[in-house]
Amino acid sequence: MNSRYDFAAIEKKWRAEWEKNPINKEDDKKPKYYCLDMFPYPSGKGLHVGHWRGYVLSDVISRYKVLQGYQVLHPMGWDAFGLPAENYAIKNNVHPEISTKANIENVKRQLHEISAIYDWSREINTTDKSYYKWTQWIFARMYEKGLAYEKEMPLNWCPSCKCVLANEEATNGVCERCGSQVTKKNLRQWMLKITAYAERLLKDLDKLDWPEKVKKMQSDWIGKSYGAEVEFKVKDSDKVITVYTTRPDTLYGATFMVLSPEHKYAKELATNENKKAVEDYCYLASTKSSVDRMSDKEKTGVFTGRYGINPLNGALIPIWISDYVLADYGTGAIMCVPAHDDRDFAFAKKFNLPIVQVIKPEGEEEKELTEAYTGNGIVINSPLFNGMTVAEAKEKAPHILEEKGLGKKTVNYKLRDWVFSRQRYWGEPIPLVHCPHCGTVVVPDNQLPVELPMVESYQPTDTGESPLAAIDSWVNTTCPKCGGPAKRETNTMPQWAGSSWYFLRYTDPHNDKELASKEALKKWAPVDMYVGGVEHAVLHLLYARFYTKFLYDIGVIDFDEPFIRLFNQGMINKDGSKMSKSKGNIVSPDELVKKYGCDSLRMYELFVGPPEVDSEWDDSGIDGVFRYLSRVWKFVYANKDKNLTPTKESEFIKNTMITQITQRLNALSTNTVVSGFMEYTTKMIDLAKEQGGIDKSCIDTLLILLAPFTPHLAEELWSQMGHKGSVFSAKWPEADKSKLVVDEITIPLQINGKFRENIVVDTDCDKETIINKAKEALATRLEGKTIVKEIYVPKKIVNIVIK
RNA sequence: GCCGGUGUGGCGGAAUUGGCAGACGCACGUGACUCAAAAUCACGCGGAGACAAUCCGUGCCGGUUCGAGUCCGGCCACCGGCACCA
Repeated sequence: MNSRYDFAAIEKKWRAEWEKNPINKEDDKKPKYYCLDMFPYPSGKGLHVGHWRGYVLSDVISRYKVLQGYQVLHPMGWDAFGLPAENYAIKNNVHPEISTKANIENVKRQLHEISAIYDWSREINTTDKSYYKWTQWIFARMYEKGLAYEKEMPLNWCPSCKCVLANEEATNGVCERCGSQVTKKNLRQWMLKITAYAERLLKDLDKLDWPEKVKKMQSDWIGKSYGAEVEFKVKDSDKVITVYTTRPDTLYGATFMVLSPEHKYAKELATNENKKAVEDYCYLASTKSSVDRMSDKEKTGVFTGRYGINPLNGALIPIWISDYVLADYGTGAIMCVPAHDDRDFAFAKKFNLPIVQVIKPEGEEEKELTEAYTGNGIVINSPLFNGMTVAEAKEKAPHILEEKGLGKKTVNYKLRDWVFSRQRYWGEPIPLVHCPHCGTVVVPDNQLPVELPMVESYQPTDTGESPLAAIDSWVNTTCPKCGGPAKRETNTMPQWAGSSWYFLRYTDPHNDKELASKEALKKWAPVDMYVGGVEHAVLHLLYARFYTKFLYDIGVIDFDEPFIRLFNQGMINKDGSKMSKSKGNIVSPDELVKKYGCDSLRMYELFVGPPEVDSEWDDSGIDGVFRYLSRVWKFVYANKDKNLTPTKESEFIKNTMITQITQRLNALSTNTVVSGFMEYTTKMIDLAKEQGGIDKSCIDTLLILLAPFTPHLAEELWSQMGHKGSVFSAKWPEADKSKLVVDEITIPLQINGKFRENIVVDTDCDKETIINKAKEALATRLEGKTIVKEIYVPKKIVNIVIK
């Protein structure tokens, strides 16, 4: 090694050394820290500099924690089931198991370039039999507890993936995976009762140190609302229609009712002369795709010929059918108050239905409405609620209804149960058997895993049947209960199944008796810091929370939230847009590592912008970081043997550097950490020039602080400084506050709030002296003016107000 | 439509509780070294101005304050989430 910064040689040397002597050893005397990346899907496309960002950040955090004296769990693995592998397999006639294996090798090689302190002995792969055995085991427990059930209903169907989708995968009516428009298909599918956990999933968000944005997305998705169920009798019928409303305060304003086309009474209720029209309408609605149904803002509907009775005033109100009412929310039927709801207003206008105003804005006269009034105000035209504010009436109405036996207070959630089965090959088989005698039978634990058969053809079908259904030798089995002939469940699990609990498996990845031992879980879990993209806000993160709560309830784990802290790193864009192969704007880390070294790229990834914000990639920006590291190298090389005694100046620089870097790193403001390094290093270089050298402790401190960011450089220079062990066996420095005290401070002077000049004063100087000094300094500017006010903010600023 | 976020030089971005706007870096310019170039080092780098004093300047308009990028009110633009959930 010489005075040139030969990153290639340094990085090769230390990578080999760390391989032999890992810097992060388990040591139960130390407190634990579990720092986790969202594990990747092993795509054939490999990694770009955007992927590096999160991995570098989590590695910096992990190494920082090592230096702070923690034993750190920082694992890596593969979320390897899923459609891309399967589609690739179909297209290229390569079995997904083979292409997945090849992709993993490639991505793993790329990950090694980051030099993260992953513990590869804990590597997991969701497609390993020894792993998905436990994915199936969890499903079996859910089935036993009644949380997994089969149901036939209209489901989101992706015609391109030939597969059903969960609600979370079909937002905006578009397939989350491929972007195709989702249609509805009536199918019998396996569901998980995530709605049973709606309240806890909502409430426990409070416990989490997560970005507010993600918590908000989850709570909106769960969508809790408070309201009432109200019963409406039907004239000339014994039927009672229950509606759900969040506005019981407007009950007197209900002038019609609407049932969804799928409502159980929709067709029955129609009078003879309306029957045909109602049936036609319901049929038409059933053929519409969810996209059409959502995007059709123009209201449609049909009258049943029947009337409901308003329970409070006995008014007869017509009952209509319309597809703007959703069958699977609330009761599938609503009371309509056109005066105070936009949708009801539009419907009333279109079909010429009466509008009765029951709320008026406070202090205004009642006047004809040209649009629905949805704001606050005073209740009118409502004998039981007149004069109340909206809030009061909302609160009291449900109680009044309850007393009269007309309804009850209730809550509703937007969250729906999770459609859990998929009609594809490359996923975990659902461990159930259908027996003609015993019905559905769960596969006993000692027969798990139910292995995915190795077959050559697994084309998806249009029928809603899994390709596994065509494999007779696999489908036909014996019933675990009665031993008679039976058939296997042929659907597989969604990709989210394996990722909903993988963070538990890392604690004890080779256990074949349990998904992880109690001791291992106790030692490491839950995850202290979870780093990944925001795109999983209502998918993976919601599912993982649900699984965790379930496993907590059945006593497998003793915590009920998986990720204490979540950090969403921003995307890295190139030329203003997300990197993608089709746009041809992918920046590969491989050449950058070759040209500048791993350390430079690591540091630049963190310097490019605030880590939580999307940033634009600029290739030439990395030059600045590389120059900086070369400067560090030269500086340390030039001064390592001088060994001066510490001076007041050097102590001040060193201790402010420790304070600043630590503070910024704790705030995960990595871009300002890097700028801080540059600033303080320059100060040291200048001081060294001035003093003819610098003391060893300054350099040592700089190297320890740099170590999480540029581990190879720090490690090499650390050994050049004459230290025996690794820089990571050093301790993260603490600032000596007594060295931060200065004798003199610079005070900016303002006149009328405008900066004029600086003065330097003794730190303990009092107000009067400072004001006088300020006036002296500003004498020519103050000449002939009247001083109105003198402001001195201690150690901050002086402002003289003049006229 | 509803909800959230963000607007600061040519660019990425700094700026504790309101207290010197533009740290740090990129790009650019000038100089030193060199036969020359690269690398490196030094200096400059928001706009206007006789490139002096000074004035203007953090999306726009207004307010509070001795003092506003920061707080308040009203807009505008862009990005993200949800979208007939009664």
